[in-house]
Amino acid sequence: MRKGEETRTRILDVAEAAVLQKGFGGTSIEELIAETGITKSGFFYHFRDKNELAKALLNRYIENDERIYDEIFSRARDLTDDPLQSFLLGLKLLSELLSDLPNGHPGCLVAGICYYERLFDREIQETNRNAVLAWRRRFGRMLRDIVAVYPLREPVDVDQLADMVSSVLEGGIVLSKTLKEPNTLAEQVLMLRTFVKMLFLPVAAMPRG
Amino acid sequence: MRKGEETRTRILDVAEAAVLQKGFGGTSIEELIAETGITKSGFFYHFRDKNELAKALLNRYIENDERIYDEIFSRARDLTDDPLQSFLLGLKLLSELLSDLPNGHPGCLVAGICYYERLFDREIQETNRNAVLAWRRRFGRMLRDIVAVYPLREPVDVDQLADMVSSVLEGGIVLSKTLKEPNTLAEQVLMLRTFVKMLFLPVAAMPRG
DNA sequence: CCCCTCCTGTACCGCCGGTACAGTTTTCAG
DNA sequence: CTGAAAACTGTACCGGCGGTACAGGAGGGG
Repeated sequence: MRKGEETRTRILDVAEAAVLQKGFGGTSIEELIAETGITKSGFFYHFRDKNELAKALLNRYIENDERIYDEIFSRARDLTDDPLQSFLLGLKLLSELLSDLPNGHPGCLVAGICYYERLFDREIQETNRNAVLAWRRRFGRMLRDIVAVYPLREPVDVDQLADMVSSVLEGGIVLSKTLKEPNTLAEQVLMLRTFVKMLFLPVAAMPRG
Repeated sequence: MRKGEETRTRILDVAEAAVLQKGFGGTSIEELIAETGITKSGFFYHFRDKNELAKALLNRYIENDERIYDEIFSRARDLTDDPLQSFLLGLKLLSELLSDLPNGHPGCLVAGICYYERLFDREIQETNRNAVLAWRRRFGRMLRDIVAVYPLREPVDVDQLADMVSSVLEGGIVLSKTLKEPNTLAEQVLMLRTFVKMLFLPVAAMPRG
């Protein structure tokens, strides 16, 4: 019972790394069992088929993702009561966390799966959709707290702004991976931070050019 | 000679649609030849292997992509001499083009390939990298034209800002695809437009909240 | 008429996802 | 300590797929 969970976790660990490097279609079950040191029968004892592996992988990834955001933004809230400052601080902490990743961000499973949509069943696509909607709610909540205190200097939709956080993260990951420049992702997050700052704070006085 | 090119193009058309829906690993050569109405031998006459298909597909995609940006932003430049206004107009035109896509954006091959990196050889990864660098140069050039005329209201790196265009596009595609909300991508482009506008234009006077 | 391009047909290989199922070891609750 | 359930292993097999090899044919241009 306990051992089963451990093996399952090991399979998921190996699979996650492989999938983020090669995609689902490029990851064979045979290589997973070779690296895990398990037999094929053992694999199919834990997962009925590849689709169920994907399901488990995605759910675990999303949970972990949510946990990380919870930690970062709750740390930020601990450090200041102001909703804008804590959001900006959260983005700063996030960018630091991202730039500390030794080999750059390994890739986002949600994005990976959306580029394979037809390979998976509706349940997985629905899970994926809900993950993105959860991001929208999360950042939307924080932004609404800000809007309640600070005036918006341009008329923007709060949900769309919340989506922009996800956009920049997902897009930054793509750029970082493609360019093989780990820093790009962190820089993009800071750029987004500048946008949020400008949207809510008066601009520093500047000489007219 | 002529006929060969036509068949090749037909294969690439079918392949592109399939790859954007299912990813490379999820697209079989057999299904491509079935839909193209060609035999396996015929396929391998045109492409030595799947990797070469990917190469041709990516090159064609990038060329087309460049052409579209050329058209949009040259149209924008035709309509106004001001570099900022023409950039903002270009983003507007881009968002309109994106929201006019009947089934939403089909997906970006560059992003698709970056999520499969290990499956392809270095040449493809280099091509992909160069495509992203070309985006950086393209948008960077336009932004530098703006900076030459308008003061930047926040200290941001121009190349990082140029990358933000790519980030928001790539991220917006991921969100749009995952959420199955075609509009999200266009909205994200407009949100980016707002950011650029704020960076260069004085904010409209607002009552202090 | 002949050659070259552009294919078709056939046969084959090895890998992979998946199935089936019988048998064995490990674990833990009672 | 024991027995049943959990957690596997081993073996054999299937069909699809990527890829190879190679022979041959249609059709157009010089």
